[in-house]
Amino acid sequence: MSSKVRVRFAPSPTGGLHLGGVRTVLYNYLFAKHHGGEFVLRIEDTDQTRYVEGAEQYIYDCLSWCGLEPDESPLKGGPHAPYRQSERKASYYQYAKQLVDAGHAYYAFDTPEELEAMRANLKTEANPTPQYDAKVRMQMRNSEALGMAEAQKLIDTGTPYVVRIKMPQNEQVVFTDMIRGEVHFDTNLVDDKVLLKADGMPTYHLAVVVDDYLMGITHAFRGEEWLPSAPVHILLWKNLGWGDKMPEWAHLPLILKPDGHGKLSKRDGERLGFPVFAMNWKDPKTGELTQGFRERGFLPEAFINILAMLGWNAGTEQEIFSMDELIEKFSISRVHKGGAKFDYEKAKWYNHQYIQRKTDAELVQLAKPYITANGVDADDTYLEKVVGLIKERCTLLPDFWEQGHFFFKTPEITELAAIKDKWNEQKKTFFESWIAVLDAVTDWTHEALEASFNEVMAANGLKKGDVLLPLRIMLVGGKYGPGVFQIAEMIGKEELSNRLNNTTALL
RNA sequence: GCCGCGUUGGUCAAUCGGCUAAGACGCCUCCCUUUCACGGAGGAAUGACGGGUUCGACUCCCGUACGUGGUACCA
Repeated sequence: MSSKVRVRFAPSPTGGLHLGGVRTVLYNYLFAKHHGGEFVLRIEDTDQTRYVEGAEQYIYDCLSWCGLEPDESPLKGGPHAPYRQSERKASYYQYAKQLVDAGHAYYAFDTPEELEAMRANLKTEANPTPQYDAKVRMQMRNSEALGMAEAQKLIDTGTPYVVRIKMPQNEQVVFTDMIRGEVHFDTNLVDDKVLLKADGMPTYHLAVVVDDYLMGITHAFRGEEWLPSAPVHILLWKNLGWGDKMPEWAHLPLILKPDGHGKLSKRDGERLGFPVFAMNWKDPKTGELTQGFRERGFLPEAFINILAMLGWNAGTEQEIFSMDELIEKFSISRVHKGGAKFDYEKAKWYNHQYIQRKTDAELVQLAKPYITANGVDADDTYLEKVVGLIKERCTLLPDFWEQGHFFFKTPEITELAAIKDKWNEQKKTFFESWIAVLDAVTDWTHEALEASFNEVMAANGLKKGDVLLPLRIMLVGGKYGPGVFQIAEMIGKEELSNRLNNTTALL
């Protein structure tokens, strides 16, 4: 590892950014920063049929929210621009040609219908998905079967063609994965993947190799789903003559559904009630909106911490890591091999932890949007007190409203039943008496209010157990929230007596 | 089907041949609090299976099972 570390995240801008994608970015980023290297963002938009309006900007926004800023990107530019593969289109053909000339690839003219026919004809129970490989190569319409002269004629007459890799026979492709160690593939079982499409765009297979080479990528991290195509990429690196420049590979474990089986998908989140995307994503075609972690009320630091621990750990008992600590402690050798099921409960625990670690002033800024969204315009001093009183009850940002609304608006009494059965004249008299002496409370503090309350309570022959819950229901509406006298202090005398009067009237 | 990869409590996981197998989330009990939460103290719960190797295997090897990924002119 003599040269400077350079890694890349290369998403395809086709929709919402999945938490697994963010984790891939994160591990890339942590590895690069740990080694003082660079992190580049490259947009893999080689499939023009899958172009989605706004998806690229969305990726920038997600990375920015997460604090994972690329050193080079289509937006930021850099020494290897352009960083969008669609804009690099012209550069791929020459490498495909180079491979054909060297006998490592060939032209193929098979139409989609012909490919379909081949697969249908060869399909058997023992072989449900026939591949385009050495076994059928000579029966298809390509420069191997037809000869180069014939192929050239077809090309000259404008016949659409693709370039396919010519998988060698009876070879073993072996490489060392940073996470999994040595991985072996038998070339007889790998198919002749398309490298260059009929529209002149490269497929992922060609593009990733060419661009990683051109951009000087030293370490390539990607999801485990790419492992089966690794032999194609490795052969490409060798056959293009770049074998000594090939990056080290690391195939990251998958993030799986919490229940059942398989990769975690957007649908699982909808089904189980948690976000899967980093931020809200609205599909411009269907108009469908999918909620993200950010809009659900997660803090980016928490989100990052959650993802970091999903497949990696420091080997210590530490659970909470800042980005700087992650950068310092991250090492690929401590990344797990096996997939991890996503646990939303633990994710919420992390967010709660991060909320508790914020100062009240910081929390005011974070909570404010959720307060104002409910038509409340409170000043920061008041908000800061509220936030301090309720924060330990808040797991997600919207909880600041759920847990604190009664500090701003007269609550609806939803749990009147909890006091109605035991309500009596004695209690009624007590509350009326307390309201009457409120004016005498000159020192408007929760201590003074409590003292006054206790005094009147004793005078009426009542105990705390008799009247504390009723008081809470009157002030809050339900059986939750911080100390009742704290609330009474905050809302002030007028509002306090109003709430007491209003509720007793209902009993 | 074939190929790759994986497999420690319900979940995330430590362990890199000596284990009475950490810790966290969640769950349960109790304490604190006459609310909810926080906090505190406890508790239940784990090495897929079968063979080896070894004085000794959760750790190494081989099978089997199971899971998962791939098998597109998508990434």
